Amino acid sequence: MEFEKLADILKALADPTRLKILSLLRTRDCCVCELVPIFNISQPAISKHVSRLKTAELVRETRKGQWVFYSINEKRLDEIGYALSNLPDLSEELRKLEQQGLTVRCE
Amino acid sequence: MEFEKLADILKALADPTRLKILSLLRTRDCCVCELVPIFNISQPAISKHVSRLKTAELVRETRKGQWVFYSINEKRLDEIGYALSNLPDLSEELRKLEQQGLTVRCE
DNA sequence: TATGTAAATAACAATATAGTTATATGGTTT
DNA sequence: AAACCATATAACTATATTGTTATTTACATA
Repeated sequence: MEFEKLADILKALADPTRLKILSLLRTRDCCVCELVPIFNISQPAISKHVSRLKTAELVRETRKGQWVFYSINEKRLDEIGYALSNLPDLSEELRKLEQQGLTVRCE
Repeated sequence: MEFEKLADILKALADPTRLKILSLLRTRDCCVCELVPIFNISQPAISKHVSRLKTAELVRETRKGQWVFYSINEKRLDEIGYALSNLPDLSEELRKLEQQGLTVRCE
């Protein structure tokens, strides 16, 4: 996965409230009004958090009547774990650096 | 791992420059002066990025003469992958919510 | 000791993030 | 249609992030 894209998804993950939301969704799907009393923040704040998670495709939404239920996208979470342990290989970039004489040798 | 702590480490990861630095360090240890020509940013900017990674224990530093070499802490990276797929269980929290009658049923 | 190079820190500016309250939108129900 | 409830969006504020240039610190060497 590209650095920019991976960084964007990691930014969506890098917040304790959003991590906790994901954790709750692992137990079961929730709607915004269920999440609000769990956190000490307003409804719009929760709404923006889930929206951020949705943009990163970490959750999906399903409207049921007046409620919007959010569910976790476990696949996406696995993808991130995989991407972290398989970052793009940049050995070629370092080889170029060596050709330009910009590397440091100090043994 | 606690949400707060995990979020802090994810914040350290959630930047394309820092991800690329980690990726480079996977090939071999580098010092700041080697990283600078690879990125279009100043030496202090690179210095702050590696410092951020160090605080998150994603890299370690070793001084060799006038250079400071940074190496990746692969173990830490694995820890994050593990933590993401094993977020704290909050089913108890949801059970409390149900007792308070704050859950939504809509089938 | 004086000079040079590498890296870190300080002070600052621009932008992004995460919260607030007020309001709009979507769907339900009387 | 009117009232109601859940959610999203708008406008705004405070703080965090990420970069800059200038300076300091650490080490090596002429």
